[in-house]
Amino acid sequence: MTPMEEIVKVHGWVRSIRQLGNICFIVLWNWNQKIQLTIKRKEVPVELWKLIDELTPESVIVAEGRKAEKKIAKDVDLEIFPSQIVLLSKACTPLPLDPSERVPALLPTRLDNRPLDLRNERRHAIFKIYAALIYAFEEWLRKNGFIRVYTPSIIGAPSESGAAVFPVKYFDRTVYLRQDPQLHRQLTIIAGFERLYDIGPSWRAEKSHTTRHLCEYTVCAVEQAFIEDEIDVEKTEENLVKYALRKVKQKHSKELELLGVDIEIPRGSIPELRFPEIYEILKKFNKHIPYGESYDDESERMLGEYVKKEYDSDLFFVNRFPYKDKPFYVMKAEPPWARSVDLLYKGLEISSGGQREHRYEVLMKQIKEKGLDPKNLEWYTKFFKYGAPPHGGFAIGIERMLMKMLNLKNIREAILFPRDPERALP
RNA sequence: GCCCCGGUCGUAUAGCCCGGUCUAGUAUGGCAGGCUGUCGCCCUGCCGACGCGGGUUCAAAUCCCGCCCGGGGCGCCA
Repeated sequence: MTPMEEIVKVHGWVRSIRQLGNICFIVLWNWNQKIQLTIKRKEVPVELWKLIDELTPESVIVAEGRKAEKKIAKDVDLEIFPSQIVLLSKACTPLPLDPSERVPALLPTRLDNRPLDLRNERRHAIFKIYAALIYAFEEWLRKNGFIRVYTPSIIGAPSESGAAVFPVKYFDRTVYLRQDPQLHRQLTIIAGFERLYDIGPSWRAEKSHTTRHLCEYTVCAVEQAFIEDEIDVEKTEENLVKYALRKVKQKHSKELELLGVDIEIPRGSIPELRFPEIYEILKKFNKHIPYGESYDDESERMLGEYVKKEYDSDLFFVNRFPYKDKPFYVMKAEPPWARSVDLLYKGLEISSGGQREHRYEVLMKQIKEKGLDPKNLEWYTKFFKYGAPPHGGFAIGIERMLMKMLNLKNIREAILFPRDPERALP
């Protein structure tokens, strides 16, 4: 061994074994490297050569050896001539799917075998970006004076908009998984925390069979006090989202390239569309929505197209939804509209929010209007009697945002272990 | 909740409409062997599948019914 030679120790999963008589090439994969082990029969101990027969694809090994000064292997980060290989975990054959995607598996098969499916640099890229997105959200929020809080997932009463909730056994009674951290965020505002965010799970018990719904997903929920109106909330969201997109683009160019994605960040401010002007825009697409009604899914896509063309933006806000379709806690604007704001990304809703009603009497009136029983909401409403500042916020669906950002065809790609009406395992 | 579609080797598919020549084809894979610079290595041989139940028929992967399991669309929403 010359002083130039470097001994390295590597580990990973066996991606391929190519044995050509008396020379063998093993490609090893781990989450930041691809390594080729080059083994020449005459240059290694007999035991090492014999071990090759034991190896199967996706087995876990560690290897130690001399680093090739000039690697011949293509598409790997490192080539070494191992003097020792230890088989840590032998993978059974055949594999339920091929992680290298040479023979691509269908999504259900992939999800049934998700840990193997994920063992691949393109899948890892998605979740590295997922982590970076949340990191960037937190970074911006902290810099701007927001405090992270943790609100309960278990709620004693099914409230809110009446969206389907999952009942849970709680000792001798039934409680529910939250469908949004909304109400407790508001109570925390009333507790005097003026700027806060809560990143955590939400659940919806809807039997939605689509490529954009999950029964369990994560939101970045932000709430702030002492706002003038919902425009302050839009400003916060705009700055937050643009910052996050910029950061992801900066820090993960390699992953984005791997996924073939170019993130476009709006240069100016994010455009805002409003009801009732929205009806006029949709008419241009030959879509006729009755005045005072909300739009549907198809409309969202049309508006996305419109904004892309008119403002060259993938993102846009929609403000002034019809109040009748919104929950009791939103603040009304001029009738029949609400100070209710959605953010859409490439034609899909990724967040909703707006200004909340903080005036106790108005809140109680709205509860009655919605035909809800005030008694069931008293645990929440009574605190509005003791000093509630004007406030508002929004909740961004992380998986939805990621799906649109990375042009994923199915939201299940944007979550490690998706939960949908059919799937609760693995 | 409503509507539509699908289920064939480990994986991905052909065959189904128009029943027989399907002893079910192909690719990848697995197993065994050969090959000293491969890199989606190559070459030879072998292995491996019609979701379940019933019906029609001389004959069913193929047609019909039921069930099970998936996927997608709508609605609702993040």
